[in-house]
Amino acid sequence: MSGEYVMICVAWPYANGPLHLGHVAGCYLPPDIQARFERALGNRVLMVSGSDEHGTPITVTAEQNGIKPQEVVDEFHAINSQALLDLGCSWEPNVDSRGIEYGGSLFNRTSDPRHKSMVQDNFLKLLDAGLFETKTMEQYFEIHEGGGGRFLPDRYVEGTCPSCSEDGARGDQCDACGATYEATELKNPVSKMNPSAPIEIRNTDHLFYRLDAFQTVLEQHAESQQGHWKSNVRAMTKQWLDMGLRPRAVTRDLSWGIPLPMEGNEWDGKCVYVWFEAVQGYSTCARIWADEYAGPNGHSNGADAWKNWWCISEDGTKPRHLYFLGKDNIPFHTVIWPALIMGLNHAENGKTIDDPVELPGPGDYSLETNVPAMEYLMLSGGQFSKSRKHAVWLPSFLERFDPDTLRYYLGINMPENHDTDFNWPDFVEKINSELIAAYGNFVHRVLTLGARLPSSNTGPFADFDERERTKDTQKKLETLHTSITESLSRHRYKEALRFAMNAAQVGNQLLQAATPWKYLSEADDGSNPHYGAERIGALTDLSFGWRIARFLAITMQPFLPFSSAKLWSSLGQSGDVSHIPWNSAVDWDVPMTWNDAKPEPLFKRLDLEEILASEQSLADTSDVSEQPGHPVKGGKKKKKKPKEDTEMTEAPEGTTYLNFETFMEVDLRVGEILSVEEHPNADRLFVVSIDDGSEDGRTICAGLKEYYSADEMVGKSVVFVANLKPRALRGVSSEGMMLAADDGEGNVRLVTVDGSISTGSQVR
RNA sequence: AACGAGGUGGGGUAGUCUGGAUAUCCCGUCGGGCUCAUAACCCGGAGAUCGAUGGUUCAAAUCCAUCUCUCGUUACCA
Repeated sequence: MSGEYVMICVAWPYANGPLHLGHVAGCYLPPDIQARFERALGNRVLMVSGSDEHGTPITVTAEQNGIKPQEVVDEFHAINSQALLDLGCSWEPNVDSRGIEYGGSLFNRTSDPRHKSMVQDNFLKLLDAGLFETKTMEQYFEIHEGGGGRFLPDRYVEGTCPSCSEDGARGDQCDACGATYEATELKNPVSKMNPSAPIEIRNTDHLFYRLDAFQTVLEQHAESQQGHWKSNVRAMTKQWLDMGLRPRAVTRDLSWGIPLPMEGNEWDGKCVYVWFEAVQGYSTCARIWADEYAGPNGHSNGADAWKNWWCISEDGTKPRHLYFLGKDNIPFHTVIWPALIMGLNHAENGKTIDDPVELPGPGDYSLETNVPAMEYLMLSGGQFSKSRKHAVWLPSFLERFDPDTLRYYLGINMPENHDTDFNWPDFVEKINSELIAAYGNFVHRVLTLGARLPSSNTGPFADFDERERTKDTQKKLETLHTSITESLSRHRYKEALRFAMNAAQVGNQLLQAATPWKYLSEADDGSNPHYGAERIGALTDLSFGWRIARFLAITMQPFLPFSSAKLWSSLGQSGDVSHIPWNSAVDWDVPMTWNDAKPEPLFKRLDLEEILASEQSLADTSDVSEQPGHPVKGGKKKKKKPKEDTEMTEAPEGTTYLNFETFMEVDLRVGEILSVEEHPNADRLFVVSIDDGSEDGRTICAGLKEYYSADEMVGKSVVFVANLKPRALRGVSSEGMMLAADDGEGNVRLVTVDGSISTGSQVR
């Protein structure tokens, strides 16, 4: 298997914000572990990814901040690529340190002009092969002064619902009554971003990729992958294929993206749809890498070097393609991207839409070998969320912590089969009682014990290098080595790391049984006639500890590159541990070396209290504790008291006084709760009937289910807002709002009236 | 509510697709040992009717049905 071409494709992070730990666990750490492992095996690895820099959300961020989209993506591309390097992800050097023939890596970006022109070329190839069809759609158009304007995506349009006549309905769905409709049915539509601009429906032509033409061949492909795809990948792909594939739009009315390479006014202002463009980054990035690095560095195939990693060879050998991504991205990589790859093969083989599509053959671009997609990493039981500021950001994490601690924690807790949880108590415990107590401590024992032995030129251990005595331990390590290798080959990272940790345990057991320390502190007092032999035995075991430590340095390297390098040098080994062949870990004939420098612990213990006190800014766990009814396994460790929101603390300074008249516009009245019903169509709502002094009474929908039972509420005299504009909530009209106190920590109590007073009385 | 994913000792987790004998491993806990090592290490124990019920089978954590709870997305939270 040595020398195999392995293409590692990493999902392209969206350059609209910094990466957080969820991203790292889901798609950035696993491919790096894999790449490091494959290199150690001697394979030729090309790893590609980069910033996904186009699309409307980036335009919106730019507009909000009054800057250009390019400035937004420049900023986050810089931040994210640096953060990944700081995490030890091997995006540099770009040329494999074993030599250019072994590949390299490139973290590129979709705003690269070379990417743009390659995407446009591919676009034209598919177009010429008849793999696109044109459809005319009706879409809203925002007219600007001076004649220009722009098309608006549905979610940037709002207006009056055609079904219930409520205002504030969204482009294709009404929040009030739940109706869905064509955006063009919306009444009084306005642009959300620019409400004053006139808006009209215009026809717009778009191109659609004929995904349907690939249905059969994709089913074949999926069938052939059943054996090694993970269950989440199988399920997700099956769902798509079972629904039946339909043509999918590849163009958009979009200002920030790759323009269509087509003549004619009707195509002005249109861009390639992001999904179509960004996935092609996997191949364009390989070609750009070859242009920029393989050619100039003398690769035997020059600028065509990328074909080694992308094309099936004449004898039918396929390069191994591994795609690393989160679960939300699965269909793009098992359905859409393969369909595009096969479409390009089809077009380049001179075929058209009229010819049947076939699976790739010699000379064609290869399809994915495996898609080890991850589930999600949660944060203290809740999902990472940029908008709710519920996240631990990678850059700020790395400012405070050793990257290897994160790599260990996420490695041992990787969301391989289901969602897992990040929380500080668990993080601290795993680092202190596993990484440090087992691995760090074992290594430190060996090194400090060694440092106390008399050292010759060859170090303290070489004289006690007697292989026969440690045969059993060697066997155990060899078994572990096989297990680690197998697990990594099957993308079972948690398991692999666990096996590696077992090696440290074996080491600790060996030391415990050998008790070499006895022969350091106690001199031979003559009472034990076997003292000499026992001493040699114990020190022989101890010296084998050096070999175990070396085994650990090599096998931990894919997971924990920084500490492995440190350990490597502490052992007196020369060179870079990441260049050491994988199997050298169980080569018991390597001459023992030594480093005379005082041994230093590999990791520093973490203190939970200290972290919790200072990490509020990194993870505001209070967000979650405020959401009763959302407990999650493993997510309910004790949390710090919720901190005041920054915005809240600043509020007093920014207080503006309210005019009395303005206050009096709010008509507050007393009402008595007559009955409380379950809302027929909403989980969290009560439908409350109130005697407001009028004959008919009124109905109010209230989200109090979490705080009150229906019985508790009936009969209470409450204060409500009487002149709030009525609004339908999930189909039931709500005529006002009851006042309730909310302490922000999950307690909500209704405002009631002291003593009795007639319903309908005004409150002021 | 719709769709998707799950429920395995105190916490986490493997095994489930492809049924098989005492249900894996890590942490915690209890008892003992060690004292070189970062409150670290080693040995041993306790602790699970594998969410519930029913079914298929010689045999069910595993397959089927129903139920239940949870998580996610969307809805909603006046």
